[in-house]
Amino acid sequence: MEREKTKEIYNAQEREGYWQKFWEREGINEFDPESSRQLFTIDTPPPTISGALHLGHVFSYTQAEVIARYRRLAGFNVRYPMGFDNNGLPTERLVEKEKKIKGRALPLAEFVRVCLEVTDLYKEQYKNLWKSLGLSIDWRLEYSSISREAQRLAQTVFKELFEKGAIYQKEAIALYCPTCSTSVAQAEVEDNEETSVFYDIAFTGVDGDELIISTTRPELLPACEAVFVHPDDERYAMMVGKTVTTPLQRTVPILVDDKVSMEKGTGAVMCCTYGDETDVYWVRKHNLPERIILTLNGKFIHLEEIPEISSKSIREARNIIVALLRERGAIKKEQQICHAVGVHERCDTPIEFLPTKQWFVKILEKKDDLIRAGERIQWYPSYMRKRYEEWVSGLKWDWCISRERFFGVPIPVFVCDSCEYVYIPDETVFPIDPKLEAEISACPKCGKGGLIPEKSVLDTWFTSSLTPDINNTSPMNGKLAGKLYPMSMRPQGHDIIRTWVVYSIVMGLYRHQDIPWHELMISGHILLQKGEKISKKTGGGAVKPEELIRTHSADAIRYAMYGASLGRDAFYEEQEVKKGKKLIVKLYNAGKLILSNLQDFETDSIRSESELEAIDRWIIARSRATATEMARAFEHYEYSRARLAFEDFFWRDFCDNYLEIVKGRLWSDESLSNAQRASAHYALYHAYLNALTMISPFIPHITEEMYHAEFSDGGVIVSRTDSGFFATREGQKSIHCISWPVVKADILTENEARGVELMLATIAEIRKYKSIQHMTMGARLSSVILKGKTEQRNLLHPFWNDLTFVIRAEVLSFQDENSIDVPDTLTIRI
RNA sequence: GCGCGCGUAGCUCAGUUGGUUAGAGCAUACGGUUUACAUCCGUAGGGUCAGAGGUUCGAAUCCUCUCGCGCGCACCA
Repeated sequence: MEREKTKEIYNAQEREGYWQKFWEREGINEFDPESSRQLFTIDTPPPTISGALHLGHVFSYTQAEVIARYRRLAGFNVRYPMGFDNNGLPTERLVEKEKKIKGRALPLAEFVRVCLEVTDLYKEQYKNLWKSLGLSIDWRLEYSSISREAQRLAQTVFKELFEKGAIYQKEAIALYCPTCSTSVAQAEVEDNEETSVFYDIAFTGVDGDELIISTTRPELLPACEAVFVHPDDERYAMMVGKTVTTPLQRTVPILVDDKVSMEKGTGAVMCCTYGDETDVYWVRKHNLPERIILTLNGKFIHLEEIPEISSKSIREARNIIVALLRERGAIKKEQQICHAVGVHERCDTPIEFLPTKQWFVKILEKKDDLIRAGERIQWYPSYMRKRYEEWVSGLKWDWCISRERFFGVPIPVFVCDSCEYVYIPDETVFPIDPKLEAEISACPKCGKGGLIPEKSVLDTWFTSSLTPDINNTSPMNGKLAGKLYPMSMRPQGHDIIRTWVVYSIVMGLYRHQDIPWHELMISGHILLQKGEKISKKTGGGAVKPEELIRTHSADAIRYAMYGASLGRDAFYEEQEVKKGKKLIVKLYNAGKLILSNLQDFETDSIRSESELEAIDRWIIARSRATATEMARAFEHYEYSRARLAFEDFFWRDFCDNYLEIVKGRLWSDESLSNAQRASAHYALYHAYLNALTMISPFIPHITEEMYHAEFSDGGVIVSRTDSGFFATREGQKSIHCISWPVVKADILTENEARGVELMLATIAEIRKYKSIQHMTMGARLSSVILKGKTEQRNLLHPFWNDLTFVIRAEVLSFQDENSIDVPDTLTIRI
C-alpha cells in the first residue's frame, strides 16, 4: 500500500514577512524609556549612503543584532537604533554618478535637493533590507546625519569646541584631493600600489658638472626649491653649499639633510613645493621659499619658463615635461617601478600637498588622553585596541574638518575681512548656512569690516562622531533624556577604527570628559573568496543580499553570518547557509513531533521538578547549562561559540538522543503510568522551549513560528500571531519577550549524571553493533545483556526502561563483568 | 622596516586559565531509514596541530627563532 505523504513544509519566505509585520505592529523591539530594567544601549553605525548594499553590510549588522536580541532576552532594556549617514563626499559621489551631474556645476540648492532625493530613495532600500533580515531595530529611533537636528548638534558642537580653543583655522599645507577639490583628513588617505617611472634627471652645477637627481614627479620640476643630499655622502660633498640649475633653468641651492637616503636613486633628491610630506618638512626646516604651481583643482598655473603645461592636469603635464627633458637630453635613466602612493580613499586620486586655509580640531596634543581613554574601553576582540593606539600615536596632522564641498553640514562661521574676527551666531539660530544668509552685518568687533561667510562644510565624520550624542539627545528618550552617555556598546568594522572610533573618542573627551561607550565590538570583513574583499569599491560582486534572502530566507543567511568569530575576516560559504536551512527544518520537525504529542499538556501538571524522571531532568538541566554557556559567550561577543554550544545541545543531545529515548514513553500504551508520561511531556515542553529561546537571537523567524505553532486536527502545524501552544501557556506575545533560561537548582545528582553518560555510551555501543550488522536502528533485539560492575548497574537503574526501549530490546538484563558469556545472546560490555 | 592577527583532517573552522586517545560540519566510504525530519540516523577512514629549539611530570596551548599568509602603519625623492 503506497501512500504519498503530504509533506508539510515551512515556507520561510512567506512566514518571515508575516512575523516581521507582527513585530512591527506589536512594538516587540521598542525601547521603553520608562522601564527600570538595566539599560543596554547600542551606538549602531549609520551606514553611509554610498551605493548598493552588499553582503558586508549584512555580515556586520547581523553581528550587532544577535547581541541586541540576546540582551533583550536576558532582561535588559535594549536601545537599538538605526541612523543613516546621508551626506558628505561619499554621498555626493553617489549622486553625481547616478544622476550624471556635477555638484560644482549646479546651484547649491538644486544639488542639495537632488542629493536628498537620491539618498531618500537609497534609505528606503537600506531600511527594507534591514527589515527583511529581521533586525530588531526600534525604527522610532531612526536618525539621519543631514537632519536639522543633527546639523544643529554638529554646529553647536563646532561653536562649543571653537570657544574652548579646540578648533582653529589655519593657512597651512593640507592633504588635498584634486579630483574632489577638497582637503581631506589623514584618516581618509590610503596606500595604493601603483606603477610609475623613476626618472634620473641631470641638473647642471656651477662648474658645468652634472648632478643627477631621481624623481617620480618630474612635473614638479618648476617648483623645485632645493636639492638635498645626505651629509655623509662623499659623492656630493664638493657640491654642498653651491647651487645647481634645473633643466628648466631654475637655480637652487644644494643642501644637506639626514632624511635623505643615500641608497635611493642617485642619493640626490629635489625638493619641490610640494611633492610629499618630506618636502613640507624640508621647506619648513630650511626656510625655503614656496612656489605653488598647482591650482586647487589639480591643474597647472601659467609658468613663463614652460607655458605648455598651463592648465594641464598632472598626468598631462608630466608627459609634456618628460618629452621636453628627453629632447634636451636631460633624462639619463628611466626605470619602471611599483611603489605605494597615498591616495584619497574615495576616488583613488593621489593626494597632493597644497597650502589652503582650513579648520582643524586639535588632536595632536590629545594623543595621551586618547590612548588612556582607549584603555578604559573594553575592546572585543581585545587586540583591536592595538590598532587604535598605533594610529593615534602615528598621527601627524590635526583633524582637518573643513571640506570644500556642498552637501554637508555648513561650518557656521563668518570671518571679518578687516580684523579676521571669527563670528559664530548664537546657537538658537542653528542650523544655518552662512552662504545663504541674506543679511550680513558689519563686524561686531571692529565695526569696520564686513563678515564673510565660510563656504566649507564639515567633514562628515564630524557629525558621525557625534552619534552617541545624537542618541543621547533623541526626543524618544523620555525620562532618560541626556542620561545615555556613555553608551553601552558600539559595534563597527575594524577599517574605521582610525576614523569613527578615534573621532568619537575625541568628541567624548572634549564634550563629556568621558569615553563614549563602555564596550567596542569590532567586526571583520566578509570575503567572497581568498583575498577578495567586499567593500564600497568592489560592490560585493555577484552576491546580492536581497536575492540571497529571497532564495534562502533571512534566517538561513543570518545563521551563516555567525560562523566566524568576531573581528575575523570570514568567507561567504554557501555551505553555512545550507547548514542554517537544515537547522530551521530540524527545529520545525522537532516541534511537529513534540506538539503532536503534547496536545493536552498543562504547565502545572508537575508540582516540582524533583518528581521528574532522571533522564527528563537531565535534558532540562542540559538545556539550561547550554543557555548559561551561551550567555557567557554572548557577553564576550563570542556569538559563534554560542552557536556552537547550541548545536551541540540541540542536534546531539536533544534530537539524536533525547527525542529517540523519550519516544518510548510518548508512544507507549496504558502500561505506563501517567506520571511517567507527564514527566516526558514536561521535559519536552521546557527543553524545546528553551532551545527555541536560546537560538532565537540567531534565527528569530522560525523560532517565533514555532512559539506560535499549534498542532491542528488536520495533522498539520498552523502558526498565527494570536495563538500558539507555547504562546498561550507562556502568556507572552512573542518568543522575543520571554526570559533567557537560567539554571535554577541542581536538579540532577552526580550519580544520575554519570548514569546518563553510561546510558548514552551504551546506546552508542548498540548502534555500532547494529551498524556493523547492517541492521536498522529500529531492529528488535530479542535479548541484550549488559556486562559490567554492579556500580554501573546501579547507575543505569533509573534509565532501564528508557534504555530498553531505545535499543529496541525485548529483554535487557545485566550480568556481572566476571560471569561467563551466555551463548547466542548479544552481550555488551559497559 | 615596525605592529597585529593567522597557520589544526581534502575544505571551512572549534579547541576556554597547559592535563586522558586533538574535536565539529561539509566532503569520502559503508550501512540503515518511512509513527518529526525537503530527509534523517548510525558507523568508519582521515591529523608530525607550519618547522626548529626551550620551559614543564605533561605543550596545539607558554617562551625564543625560522618559514608562509593576511591586515594595519611607515617608507613612498
